[in-house]
Amino acid sequence: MNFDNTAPIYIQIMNLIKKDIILGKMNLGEKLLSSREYAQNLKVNPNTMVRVFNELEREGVTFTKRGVGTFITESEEKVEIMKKEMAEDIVRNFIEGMMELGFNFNDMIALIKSRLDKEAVQ
Amino acid sequence: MNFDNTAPIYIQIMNLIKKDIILGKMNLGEKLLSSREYAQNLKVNPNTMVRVFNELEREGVTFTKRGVGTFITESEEKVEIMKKEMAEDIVRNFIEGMMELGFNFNDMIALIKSRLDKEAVQ
Amino acid sequence: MNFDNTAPIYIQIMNLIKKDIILGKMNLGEKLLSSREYAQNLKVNPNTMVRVFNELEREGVTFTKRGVGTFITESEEKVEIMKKEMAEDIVRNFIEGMMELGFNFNDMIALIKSRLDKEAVQ
Amino acid sequence: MNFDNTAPIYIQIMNLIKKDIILGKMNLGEKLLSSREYAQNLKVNPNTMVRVFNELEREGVTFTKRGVGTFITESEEKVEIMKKEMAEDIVRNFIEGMMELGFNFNDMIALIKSRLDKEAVQ
DNA sequence: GTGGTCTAGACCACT
DNA sequence: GTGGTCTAGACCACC
Repeated sequence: MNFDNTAPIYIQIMNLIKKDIILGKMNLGEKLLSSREYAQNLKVNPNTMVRVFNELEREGVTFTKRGVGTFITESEEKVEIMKKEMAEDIVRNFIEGMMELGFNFNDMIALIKSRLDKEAVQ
Repeated sequence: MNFDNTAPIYIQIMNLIKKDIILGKMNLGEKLLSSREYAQNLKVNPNTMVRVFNELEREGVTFTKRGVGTFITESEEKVEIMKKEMAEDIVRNFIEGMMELGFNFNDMIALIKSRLDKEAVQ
Repeated sequence: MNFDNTAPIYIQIMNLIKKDIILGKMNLGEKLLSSREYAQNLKVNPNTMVRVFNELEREGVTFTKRGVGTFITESEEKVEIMKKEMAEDIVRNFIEGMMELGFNFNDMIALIKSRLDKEAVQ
Repeated sequence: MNFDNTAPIYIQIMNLIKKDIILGKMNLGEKLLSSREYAQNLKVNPNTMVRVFNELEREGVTFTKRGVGTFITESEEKVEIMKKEMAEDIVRNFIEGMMELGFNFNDMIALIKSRLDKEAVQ
């Protein structure tokens, strides 16, 4: 696991887990690894994982059975909403940023396309 | 002026100024307000504005005439590059984020379009 | 049965049983279900029920006949004391909390009344 | 400062601060002591205070000016809501608990009155 | 100076 | 074994 420097590690790990859920790599109601196991795997301090678990639960992404473990929400709706919100955030930031630079819809499409093409070649 | 909590204030102000230059609200070679004036207008700590000016100069966006003031670069090319770099940053972040959520090119376009339509209505 | 996260599950179950006794839903001297049966019914870890039984016995609410089972105390006085203690706890917490928020006796009565009225309507 | 054992220290400190605001001991918009100063005064680890500040901000009770300090909300409405919510919590718990023990409105009033009289004497 | 994050290690209650 | 809390001490970015 490599963490970039900009965002706090606990946020990056939260996003990792959320994306795994969204992409179906983890199933609804499934038990997560224990915080200690995650900490070992990701080479991170156990307290950092505790924080990740707390925040995920606060967001309704997971829930805790005390003394048993932490589980992914069983609500498919919640996952859908989560995906939608994460996408909307990204889209809003993108549009806002581009419009502030004076780009219009067609410019945006063109830039995305050219960037994707470039990546495809590599 | 209100600043959000996600990015450092000095970065947000830098972007403000850069966007004004890119959009032609400020002209090449034009003199900027003094950092103190900016600090007053934006209700920001003077040291924060000093940092803004330093960083802008380091990036080549502005230059200083000692005892006279700080001026916007006179290089049109520099402004073009700046615009391109800012756009590329935004585009890269967008694509990366959307792909991690499992969206493809067509999804991206659709989401941008629907968001722009929604804003147009309002 | 769902348990909230604020209090330990074993405490919540203890209170359940105590209230059943106080309200006469369970009779003095009556035999309780076995801890295993309780555990199944409440979907709770068997060890948790063992703890419930231990604590109840420690408090004198129940007693055990070895090889036979666990029984509710036969002392009516014990039940009365129990009820009184539980009520006093609740009353003390209430008064303490309300006074710390700056409410006086009349405020307390008014708030209780308004809350009861609201529930009665629903 | 003495902390009882039941609730986490950070919660107890949060409530301390909230009550000071509600009772007008601290004014709207006022700067709080720094987390380090609080930590010294309350003989608590600085990280514990950081957590207190985080949670208070999350609840909207305070806000942070980065690099400057933490301030009490300027919204009188927020304080009113906070007081109301804290009171409602206490009242709800009280009523629920008493009704589960089989007490009615008049019982509740009588018990509160007798308890207050007892305290007044002491 | 301010708050925010992270590591390290300990202790605890609950299951 | 599980998560939750707390202490201790360090480092960092920001103002």
